[in-house]
Amino acid sequence: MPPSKKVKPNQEKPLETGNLKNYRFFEDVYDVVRLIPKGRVSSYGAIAAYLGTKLSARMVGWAMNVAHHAHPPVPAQRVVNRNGMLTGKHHFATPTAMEEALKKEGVIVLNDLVQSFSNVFWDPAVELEMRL
DNA sequence: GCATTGACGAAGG
DNA sequence: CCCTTCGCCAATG
Repeated sequence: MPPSKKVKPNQEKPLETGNLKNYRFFEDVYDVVRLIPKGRVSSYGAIAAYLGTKLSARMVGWAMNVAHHAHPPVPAQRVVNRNGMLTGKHHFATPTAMEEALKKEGVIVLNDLVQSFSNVFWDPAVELEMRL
């Protein structure tokens, strides 16, 4: 995507529950991601499920892709796929930026894989106890 | 407006 | 187990 192209989340759009034509979806994703504590990670699918669109994990990935210009900042490095793999690392400034950021937060990454994934995994549906 | 493309994930072979 | 297919849906050409 061109750097100048700017996505505008939360435009005045009709809210339709059940699909993602709801532009607020991006904001919701960002809000959840911002709640992920340092040293923990979550997954695209878990976040999608928490927001009620569990079949649309790919949209969470897309939200991360355009999260760069979001304010306040979104710790996108804390979102990995369901196996704990850093599948989004290529979308960061440098190939190692994501891994470095995670390591700085205390998450151990080896070969693009989060170690002790089940221990550091942060499931919004559990941690937030569904208080949407 | 149709076709393709994904930072995904589940299911089927 | 590994590989492919499919559903999902916004963005892009």
